Amino acid sequence: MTTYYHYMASPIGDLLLAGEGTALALLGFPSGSMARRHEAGWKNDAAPFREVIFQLQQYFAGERREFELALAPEGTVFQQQVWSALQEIPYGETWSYGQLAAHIGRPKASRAVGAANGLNPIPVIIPCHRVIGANGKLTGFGGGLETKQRLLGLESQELAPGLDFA
Amino acid sequence: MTTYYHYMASPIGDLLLAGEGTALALLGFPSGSMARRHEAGWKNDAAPFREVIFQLQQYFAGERREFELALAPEGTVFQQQVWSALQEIPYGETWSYGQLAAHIGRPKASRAVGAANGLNPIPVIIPCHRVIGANGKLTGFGGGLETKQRLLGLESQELAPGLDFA
DNA sequence: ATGATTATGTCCGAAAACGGCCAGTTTTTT
DNA sequence: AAAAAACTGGCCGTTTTCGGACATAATCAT
Repeated sequence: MTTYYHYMASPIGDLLLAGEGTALALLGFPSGSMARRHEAGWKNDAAPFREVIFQLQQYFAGERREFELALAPEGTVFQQQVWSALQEIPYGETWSYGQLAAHIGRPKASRAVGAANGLNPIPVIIPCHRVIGANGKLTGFGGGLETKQRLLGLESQELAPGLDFA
Repeated sequence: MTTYYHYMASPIGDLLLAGEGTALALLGFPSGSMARRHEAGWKNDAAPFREVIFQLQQYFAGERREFELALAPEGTVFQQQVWSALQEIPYGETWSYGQLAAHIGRPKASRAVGAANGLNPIPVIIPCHRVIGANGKLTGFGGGLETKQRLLGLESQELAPGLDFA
């Protein structure tokens, strides 16, 4: 059960990809408060992530709105429910933590949803950035609030494949 | 990783044997206060325990003083130390919990040793019955004190392969 | 408007409880 | 008087419990 990893460049900084097969288990930001790095025993190999890299490129270029990838995030049942629900938020939309909680049948679990959200192992692809406070504030993101802002900005561009990213 | 089990008859009552390969992980008493039974998903098969059964027969017949078997008891580091030390107590001898504690380099951990002793997953073969109170009292045994007494009685017979067991 | 209250799931650390002990007193028993 | 039981405090690893912290939010009292 070897784990493979690969660091890819992206408009929001380097990204760490990792997983056991071709199913992606982790997408991390190597720097920042929630920094994730590859661990001892993992093997550096980009091959398993060929499709992941490609679809991310499309996404950042504004040419892809939905991912079609095999994902293998690890977490508790509740967390899986939350992460699964996250993927139902349409591109460009934002939900509140409470809405997401209601969506999984636990209208009062908004706080727990927030915690689970913060542990999302595959940000961007599992769009935890589309969840904001009920009052409209961003309130948090593993890769930094500015990154969250940029992702939402990207998705707000009606169609334009623009080269807006610096 | 299927677990195999087998119930064998013995002079001290039925015994439950269990393990994943040929390495024994559990020897339990099906009845009594600390009763152990096979669990759902385990497969009934005596084959893996051929040697275990044979050596136990010899032991109960008074014809074996030391076991030569592959054991795989599961526990914490401390518990492993205790169970490992137990196997250094010679046939027929008894140590106090304090002595055992001192033997693993923790002279004051006699009480913790007692707890670990009580969790020994492979009694008889890992001779926890050879540990008694500093005052000579038996103080406890998963299979019942009377069983502990009988085991010590068996081991006290100088040589005689006698048929003392009823 | 502002603040306290409560509900929610998971993780983490601290604290306490719990034994198959033991040695050193005190009480009870013969 | 001597031996056996009963109490006491300290010891130690494991397990259980409890409280707080979180990427919140709706409600009710000020």
